[in-house]
Amino acid sequence: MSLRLHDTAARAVREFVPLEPGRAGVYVCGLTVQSQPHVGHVRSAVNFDVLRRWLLASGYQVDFIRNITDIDDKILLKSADQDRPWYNLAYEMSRELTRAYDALNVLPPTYEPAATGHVPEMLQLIEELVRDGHAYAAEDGSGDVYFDVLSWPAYGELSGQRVDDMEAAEDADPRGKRDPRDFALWKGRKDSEPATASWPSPWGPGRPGWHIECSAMAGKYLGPAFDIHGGGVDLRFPHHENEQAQSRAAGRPFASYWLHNAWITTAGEKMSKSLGNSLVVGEVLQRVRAIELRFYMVSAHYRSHVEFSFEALEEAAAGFRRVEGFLERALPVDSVVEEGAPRPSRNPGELPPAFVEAMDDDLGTPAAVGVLFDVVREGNRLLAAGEDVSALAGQVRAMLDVLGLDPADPAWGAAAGSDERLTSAVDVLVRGLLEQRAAARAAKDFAAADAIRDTLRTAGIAITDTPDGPTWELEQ
RNA sequence: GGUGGGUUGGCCGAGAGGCGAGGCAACGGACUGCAAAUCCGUCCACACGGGUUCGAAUCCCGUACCCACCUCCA
Repeated sequence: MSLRLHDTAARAVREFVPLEPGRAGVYVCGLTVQSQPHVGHVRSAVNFDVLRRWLLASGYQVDFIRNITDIDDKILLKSADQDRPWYNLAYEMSRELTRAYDALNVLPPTYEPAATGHVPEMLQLIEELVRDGHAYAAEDGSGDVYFDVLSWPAYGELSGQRVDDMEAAEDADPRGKRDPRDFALWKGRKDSEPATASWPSPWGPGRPGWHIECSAMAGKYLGPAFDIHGGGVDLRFPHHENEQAQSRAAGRPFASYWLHNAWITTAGEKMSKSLGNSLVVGEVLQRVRAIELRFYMVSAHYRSHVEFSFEALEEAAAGFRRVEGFLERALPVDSVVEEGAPRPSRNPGELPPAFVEAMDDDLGTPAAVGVLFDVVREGNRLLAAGEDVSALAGQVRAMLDVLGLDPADPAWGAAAGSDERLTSAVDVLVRGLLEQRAAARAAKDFAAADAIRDTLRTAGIAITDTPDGPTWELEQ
């Protein structure tokens, strides 16, 4: 069976049939870089990173575009509050976001276009829409340009709503809208806004509306028709509905499949700066390792709501350490690190069929993780029986690689802050102590032996006795 | 008002008519000087009330509660 994905537009799981065999074009809505990324933001990135890795493992060549929204109302408001240029805030937050992605081993996209770099493409699209009667310049002289929702009968099809049932927006002042449901393609510059936040256009200086950027950038980098468009559930409406409407109204078929990830909530509420309950990635990573946070996210299905708690996170981390422990025992460190040595297999052909089936079924990572644990248990059993487990270890690594969770991936090294020289220095010291302990044990002086072990534990170093002698590792 | 999703064991979290996911925690056993790790075993849950069926966590009807979206949002 091949890959099946849940398509929001169809409200059903559909077989994935790419427009072009062997290639997959994916566009994912990134973030508005207005504040520090929280775990909910990163969940979305991790979910779509798993999609990408699975497409790659399935043999597709993947064009993966994830945008950055670096100009919008909030960025302007916040930067004004902080009394600094909007682009300074946007750029700083953009770099923080990249750090968070890197920490969680989210592969860099093929390209990460920023809205401000694509104003000409947006203007062109807007002009086409105006020309074809799907958009109009506001008659109040504001310089705004709106999409005419009523001119597009299919409006509402993505989110399954009928225009007549929609509540009209109450917040934004209607300005020059013909219908309250019309949305802005272009926002004329207001006197209160910095001159740097405006670009020339046929309707006067202004800046892009929120939705137009994705249509323009997806079109530029993936073409008028592409395979998969992803983002958080909240984007389904209005953002994605509007993207689709404005693209199709301009004659572009746009996305074939729409994927939406669910929320991570905390204390029953979605994370939001305004609620003061957002869990900033950097803070969470002071409590657990990044690989553990990623495992926690991957353990839940991307369409399931996750109620975040540190308790659940730490339980997941404990489970993940079982997997790591197996690999450490199955693959002696030397064989992994040794230069030029072939890495233990990460060949997709080695993936257990049950794992493949789980992933093909709308990225069923929970079931896939179940398979992972099955193989680990079997591997541990064989290990206890003194049998060869290299094949199982290879399977485990191949599965972890697909999930972006291979502990041996160098991507984790930098984030973990490990330092080889430091490790080797500690190793010398610990070995000295372990020799003393071995001598004490040989003399049956267990009090002395345990004292050494306790001292090491106090220093955060755990000792494990094995048939081949004791080993140590930093406690996590 | 409209649209969509949810309620599973002590906890997390899958599944979508029969073959009891999995993890964490707990308990018993093996191994160990003692631990740790690991292995073996125990722990048979699906909001509530009806119904369909030989058989329902899964389908249908109803009820309760929770959440998201309806033009700021991952």
